[in-house]
Amino acid sequence: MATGRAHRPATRSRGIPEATVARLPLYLRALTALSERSVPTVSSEELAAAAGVNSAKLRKDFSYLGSYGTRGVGYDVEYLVYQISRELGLTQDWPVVIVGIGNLGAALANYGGFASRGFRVAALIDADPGMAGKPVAGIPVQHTDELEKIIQDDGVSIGVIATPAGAAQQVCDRLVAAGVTSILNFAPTVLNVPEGVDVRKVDLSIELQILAFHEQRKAGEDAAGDAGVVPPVAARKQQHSTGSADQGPDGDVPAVMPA
Amino acid sequence: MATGRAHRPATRSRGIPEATVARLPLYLRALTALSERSVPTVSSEELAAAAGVNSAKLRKDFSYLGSYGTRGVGYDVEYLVYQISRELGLTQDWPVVIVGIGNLGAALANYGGFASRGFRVAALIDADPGMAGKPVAGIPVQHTDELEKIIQDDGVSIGVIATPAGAAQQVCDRLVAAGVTSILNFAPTVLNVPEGVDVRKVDLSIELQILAFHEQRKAGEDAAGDAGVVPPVAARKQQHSTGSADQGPDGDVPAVMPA
DNA sequence: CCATCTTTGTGCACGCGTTCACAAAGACAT
DNA sequence: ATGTCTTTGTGAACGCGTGCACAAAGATGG
Repeated sequence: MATGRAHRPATRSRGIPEATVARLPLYLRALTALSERSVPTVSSEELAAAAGVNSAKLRKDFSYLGSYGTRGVGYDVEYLVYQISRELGLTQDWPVVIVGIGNLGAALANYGGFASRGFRVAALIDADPGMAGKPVAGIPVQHTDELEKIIQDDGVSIGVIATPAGAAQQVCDRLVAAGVTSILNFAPTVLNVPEGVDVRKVDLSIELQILAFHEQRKAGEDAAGDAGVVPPVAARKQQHSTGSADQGPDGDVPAVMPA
Repeated sequence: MATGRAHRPATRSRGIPEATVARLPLYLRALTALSERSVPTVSSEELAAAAGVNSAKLRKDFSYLGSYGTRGVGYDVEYLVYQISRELGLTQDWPVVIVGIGNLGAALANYGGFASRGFRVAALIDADPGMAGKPVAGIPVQHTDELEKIIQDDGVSIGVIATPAGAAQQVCDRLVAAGVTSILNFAPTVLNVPEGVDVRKVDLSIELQILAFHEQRKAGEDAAGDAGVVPPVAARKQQHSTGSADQGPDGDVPAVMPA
């Protein structure tokens, strides 16, 4: 507390583990809820329970940020909300472009969680000329041709891809070339990006398959593979007709999207 | 091997690492693409590149499944597709219920990736009586009251929650009570479930915040927190008016959903 | 049948993340 | 002011996941 701002005290900025970063939003959410209920302080135990993690883990996570928190009392909610927000970069505004305004893209555009944090939808982009001008979530959809201009004019550094898998890589390349350095990918494809560009993937199909694996296991090992054991070289040929795309196994549809 | 079950060779079922399970769907997708192009075999190197992982990691992953693959040649695509599908439990049908048919729920219902794997949308459920009967993706929406009956009649064990955060826990409890043991949660809430129930979370807000963190770092440490440094105990009070829900920090909206 | 060459399968070491357990720090009561 | 009691912050041990590097396996050619 000494003089205001020993300036970025210990905050060994460099050293925040990735796993910790991934949990900070969780803590922030729990803290915001407490803040709205005007709770002044919380112990690591309470906050950990609210965030669904172990209290030791939470304390260690916070220790990477610095020594906020008072022994015997806990953490000051408001202060911690601020510190985490700052650490996550939420004290500034992040313009975001969403490419691919299908069912999912529209759902994302309507997402209320954008504004509540520092995110702002700078533009909605779709390749379909018929969509151009049509407002979604109060924002007019723009054609893909405008992509580069929008990104440069608004200084967009975060892009969301909600296109079919077949178009994802191409869109990705254009986003990166235009200056985007962080991408949230909803298309079921492995994106190839140059070093320095971060990509995070959200894939419904993968999540379901992981659940199915555990579900099968829970169903018991005894009833091992009895139902529908198809021959190794089964006949599985469908789609691939329209050929709108050239890549993508399960249908070139975005991770979550209509056919 | 003594008693029955000489089947299931070495497949030390128990021992498949979680990290490996999470990658199997990735391999499966790449393999399916190869299969559609009628490629007979692939080397670990090629497949790894297609899946975006390290070849050593891929080989180790496959080693947990057993010794499929021929030295000097590679892996038989069709055979591997089958083996992974079986391991993931995709050779059987998994009826799935989607609860909360808002923008996101509709996008999920329309998702083509469901059927392509062993997943089948058994029912769409929403709490709004006005939605009842209205078809989404060709399936009529049913009211929440039917939830238990549907789950039990169809033997549903996987549920998808796409409701606002305020309703998520309640829906979750009902799903679990009715027999669901795997949940894919799109609502921005920590779900509390009894042991034995798997929960996977998909949260747009968290992903964006993680990207923002890295983005901020890339922007350079020099310009450390200069823009909009708000006072620790800032004034942040809004919403909470309608009180439609009682929980949920950023707006009680599902992970991805309109307000 | 043997030699060579390719590619798998895996033992091993390393690093990250998690958890335990406890000393230090401070609030609070007397 | 002193003692007690609560809760943080962290050193250290452990376990999992990753990547290297290589021996074994088998295909292929002579």
